[in-house]
Formats: sequence, structure tokens, C-alpha cells
Amino acid sequence: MLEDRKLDVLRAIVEDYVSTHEPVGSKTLVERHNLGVSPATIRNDMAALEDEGYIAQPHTSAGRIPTDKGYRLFVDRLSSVKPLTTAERRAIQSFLDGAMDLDDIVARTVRLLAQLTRQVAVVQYPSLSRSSVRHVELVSLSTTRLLVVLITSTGRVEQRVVETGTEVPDTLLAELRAQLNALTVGARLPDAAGRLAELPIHFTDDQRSTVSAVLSALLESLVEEHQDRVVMGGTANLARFGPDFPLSIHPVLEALEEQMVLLRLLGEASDPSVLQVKIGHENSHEGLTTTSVVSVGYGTEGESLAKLGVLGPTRMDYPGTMGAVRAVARYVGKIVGEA
Amino acid sequence: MLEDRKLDVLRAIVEDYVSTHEPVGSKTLVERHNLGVSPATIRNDMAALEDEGYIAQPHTSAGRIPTDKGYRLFVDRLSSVKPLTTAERRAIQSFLDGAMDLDDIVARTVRLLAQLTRQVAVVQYPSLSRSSVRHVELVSLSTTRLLVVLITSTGRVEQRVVETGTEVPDTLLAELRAQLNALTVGARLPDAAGRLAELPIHFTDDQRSTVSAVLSALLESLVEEHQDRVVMGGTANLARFGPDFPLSIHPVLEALEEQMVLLRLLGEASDPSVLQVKIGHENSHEGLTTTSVVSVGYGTEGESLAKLGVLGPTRMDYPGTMGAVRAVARYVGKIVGEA
DNA sequence: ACTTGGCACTCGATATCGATGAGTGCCAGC
DNA sequence: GCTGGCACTCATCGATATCGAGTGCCAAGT
Repeated sequence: MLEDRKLDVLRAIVEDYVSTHEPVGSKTLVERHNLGVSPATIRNDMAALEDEGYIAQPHTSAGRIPTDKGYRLFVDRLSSVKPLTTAERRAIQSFLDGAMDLDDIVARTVRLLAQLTRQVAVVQYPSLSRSSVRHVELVSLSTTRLLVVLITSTGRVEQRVVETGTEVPDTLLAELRAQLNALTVGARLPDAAGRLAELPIHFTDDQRSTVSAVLSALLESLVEEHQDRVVMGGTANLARFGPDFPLSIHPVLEALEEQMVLLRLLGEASDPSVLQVKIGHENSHEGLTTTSVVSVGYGTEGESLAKLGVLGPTRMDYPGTMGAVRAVARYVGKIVGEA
Repeated sequence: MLEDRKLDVLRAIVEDYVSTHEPVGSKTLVERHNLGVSPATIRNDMAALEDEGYIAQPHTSAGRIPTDKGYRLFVDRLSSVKPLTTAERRAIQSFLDGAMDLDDIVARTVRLLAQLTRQVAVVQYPSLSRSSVRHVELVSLSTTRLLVVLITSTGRVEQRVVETGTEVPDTLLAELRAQLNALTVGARLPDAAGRLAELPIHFTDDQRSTVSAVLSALLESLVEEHQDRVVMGGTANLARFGPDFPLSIHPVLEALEEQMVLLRLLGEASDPSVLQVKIGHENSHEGLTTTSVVSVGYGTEGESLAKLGVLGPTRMDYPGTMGAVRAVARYVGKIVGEA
């Protein structure tokens, strides 16, 4: 009974603080939520919660604020993911439906997420390593220049310009194109990279340099894992986080401009199909210690291609945010699967 | 003589205010710059400048701040574009050299500009309408699905997925590919769009639907002007604009997230090859009335393909910013020309 | 064993007040 | 037309006082 009420109190504190952005005291707590007890009782519980590290007071005589640990408990045990309203679902669908190519899908997803959660949205491009080769194309740009284009099953197009040094006859180009496609089409990107090794022996010596140049470019395209590009949007919402937002937005903006940080933000989580919530200091990066990240993988048929998520102040509406992120991930996964 | 000195005073005020971010008074002015006159004299000039609307005082009994009109005069007549140091030139070169594809070039340019000017950088993708068709490629994704790929002379790749409804034999695909390339390669994008009209008659009736589907997709790619995408970076610098930055960053961030606003920001200037400076209220968009935009077109051989620029507080270092923007535009133009 | 009302206490937030001083406008003299 | 002098304005800053939300603790009640 006691333990139960303490958890109720914690939940109430989190909810109140999230909605008011102000430290919450015992009196206002009993007023707003109908716990059937007096402020004094609440105070006792609060003191206990503070001892256990779930809440803290900014100043000696102020209300309580949830700590990271408090939010963690709230997310893990005191709340459930809030399903979206049908209006929101419709919005997602209509927002995402008109998308043409992959770039467009990602761009729309970012804006959608940002709008829905009113926070900063981050979307990772579908990973190349999970996708397969759809087509390889060689186009001569000038006498000594080739464009190598790789088209993947997720609709992504990678391109590289190659300096051949010598002139490349069209016949060689056609031959090479045919062989490359025969060798790689349908294979997973990493596998395709491996198969390339079988190729060069079929050509004469003076073709070698050209061929190997093309190969290395293609290889680059195939293995370029760091091309795991990430798109971000909704930074305007950062300002909304409050004028009271700790230490201003500068470090946050700075961190968000680092691709690497963004990628790590989305996390190398164990199971990408389950919602991941990183709260405050759980984000390794300093400067993001007052923010939380809600992320989840998206993709086809249980196979997660990439991740997406949002970043906001630790004092965010977790149930709502989690609901939005999960819903968007599902829709996008479906769409990417179709394309 | 008198007029000359008044202009000197205005220049001094702008320079001081830009470097200190504080209203500048008559006394400190004479100290810092060696005008050979007394503070009282300066005060007279200042009063005159204020009457004419070039400067203003935030409060009675405070120093003067340049108005938009003052900055305008400063930019037009009192300053000259500051050439970069050789160190900076080297930085530009090394920063831009490793670029692989067009995306990469644009991304690097944005970061370079942001870093160099310590402001928000905006770069427009090279316009498609000015470029020409390098190659058209058709790739079958599945039995009833085609990918139409357009490669332009600026290295840009446009892609569209087409539902054909019926199965498309490889022979038709090859034929169509050959004809499309013969018809369009080398032509400017708008011209190429026109020429497409000549094509369909060469095919049989039951091929019509497929062909016309492909054509309309290609046509879309060719004319899609709104694909004038814009990339932005360096938003972290917004925070640097000061805690004193008027009305916080919110409206600015919001404006910057609108593609349309960004595009208008770069401006439909008369002659894109000349540096354009928009100061404060000259930017139509409200919310950007305390910011200035320095932009210029870039491209090959005097032909401007797109624009780039930076956005900062009206109290920016105009000569330096203009120098950086111009220098970067030149280098990028050269690189895009090569690619 | 909890809960509750009461009460003294803390301390951030807010308001008031005066001193300070940078900066101004104006004027009379050079 | 420049300059020094002078009275005046007003934002800034620090000190002081007040206010009140919120706390911790205790003794009494159930």
C-alpha cells in the first residue's frame, strides 16, 4: 500500500512537472491529483523518494523535480505508450503518402516527427548494408571520366566520379557494365563487395587501370558505412524548450550538428525493434545531459533498416512522444518496404 | 570636409558596434579611432546622423547604434570587401578538395561557410534548368516497376519510380533507353523536356501506356524546379549571436526551417554574379528583421547555377563576411564546373 | 504504524531605493 | 566651425526589506 502510493506520487510529480515546467510542491500535488491524503503525508513520501534518488529539489525551499532516475522509473514502470488519436494517424498517412523518392520520404518523416512531437526529429537513412544491389550503371562524363552509379533495393542511389587516365572505349564500358551487373545484382551490399574480387582477371592488361579504378569506386559505394546519413529537423523547437532551458541551447545545437553524435544518439541498441529511451546522463555526450532521446528502428518485416527518433528536454511527455515515434516508425517502415 | 568626417564617424560607429556589441558613445569613439577632433564635435555629427536616420539610440542617454539605413550606407559606400588571408584560402581549398559527389560538395560548402563566417550558412543546389542532360537510365525494379534515372551535367541524379501496369520486355526497355538518350543527351533540361514530345509516335499502341508513364516521370524530373533544394548549416552559431539577440532565436530558427523562406532569402537578385546584401527589414520575412543576408551566385564561366550565402545578425562584420562568401562561391563554382 | 495539523524556518523571487556614471544636448567662448 | 563646460537623463548595480511557497519535524489523533 505504501509503496504503491509512493509510486503514485512519483508519477504525479513527473506529470505535473512535465506540464507546468515548475517544481511541484506537496500542496499543489494533492490539489491537482486526487490522492486521498494530506500534504503532510505526501511530504513524507517525497522525502523518501528524495532519499532514494528519484526526485530532487533545486533549492532548499522549493518543490521537487524528477531526477533522471525518476524519469527512468516513470518510463519503465509508471507509464504506458500513449496511442495516437485517429486524427493523428490520418495526419501521418496523408503526410507520408505523396512521397516520391527516398530523399523525399526521409525529409517528410523528419518534418512529420518534429511537428507531431514538437521536438527535434532525427531520421537515419536506411542502412545500405542490409539492402541489396539493384543495378550498377556506368556513364562516361568525358573522355577520361566515368560516373559510377549504384542503385540499391531501398531506392538509394550512390554515385562516384572516376578519373580513368586513359580513354575508355564504349565496348569496354558495356562489357564492364554487363559483368558488374551479372556479378552483383541481387546480392547484399557487403556480399557484392566480396564478389567484386572475382572480376578483374577477365580483362587485358591495358584495361586493368580503368577497371580497377571503377572497381575501387564501386567498392567504396558498397562498403561506405559512414554514408549512414542522418537528417535532422525541428531545431526551432529547441527554442521552445524554454528560456529556462538549462545552459541555453548552444551546446545542444553544436552536438546536433555533428553527424557522429547524431548517429550515436540513435544508439546501437540491442533490439532495434523496441522503443529505446535514453534519459539525460544516459546520453554519453555531454551537452546533451539535459535531454532525452526516444528512438526506434524502422524497416520491413521485422528487419530493421535504420533508426529514427526525437530529442527533447528530459522533462518531455514520454508517453505521447513514445507513441508518436512508434507510430511514425511503423508507417515509414511500411512505405520503405513498398518502394 | 564636414560631410567626409560625418561618414568617417558613421564608419567608426559601425565598426565599433560590430566588434563590441555595445552602443558606442562620443568619448570612446574619439579614443579608439584617431579622429582629430573633440568628443563635442563628434556629438554634433552624431546628432546630424541621427536626424538623417543612420543611427539611433536605444535609450536616452546611451550611445548610438547603427540603423538598417546606416548599415546600408556602410556597405554601399564606406567599406570594401575584405580579401581572405592566404591561410583562409588554403583552408577553403583543402576543405573542398576531397569532395566526391554533388551532395558532398554542397555539404562541405555549407560547413565551410558556417565555419569561416561563424554564422548560418545556406547553399542552394545547382539549378537543374541551367544544366544539361548527361544520361538517362532505365532500370527495371520488378516486373511492373521501372526506375527512371536522370543524370545531369552538374552531377545531380534524379530518380523516379514508375508503375507500368503491364510487364515491360527488356527489348523495349533498351530501345526506349537508346531513343531517350539520343534525343536528350547534351540538351539543356528545359529543351530536353520539349524534345520528349517528338518521341511516342515511334511505338506501337500497346507500348504506349508504358512509354507515356516513363515519359511523364522523366518530364517531372526535367522540369521539377522546386527541387531547387537548399541546405543549411551552422545553426549553432545562432546561439552565439548573443543572449542579447533580440527576441531570442525562435522566430529565426522557425523561418530557417521553411524551404521557401530560405530560397527567397537567397533572393531573386537582378545580377546573381554580384554580391547581394540584404539588411534587416530589407528581408521581407518578419522574424528576420534583425538579421542580414549576404549572398551571391556561383557557377561556371559567368553562368550562375545557384546561390549561396550566410545569414547573421545585422550587426555582422560585413567586409569579412562578404569576402568569405565571395571567395567560397568562386571556389565552389570552379569545382562544380569541373565535375 | 500511519496519518495529520501545526509551526518555525529557509531561501529564492520581487520590489524599493539610492548611488553611480556614461552619455547626451546645449551654450558660450575661442 | 570647433571646443570645453555644465546640467540633465536614465540604465545599471548593489543593498535592503518583504513576501510566500515549500519544507522538515513534532506531537497528537486514529
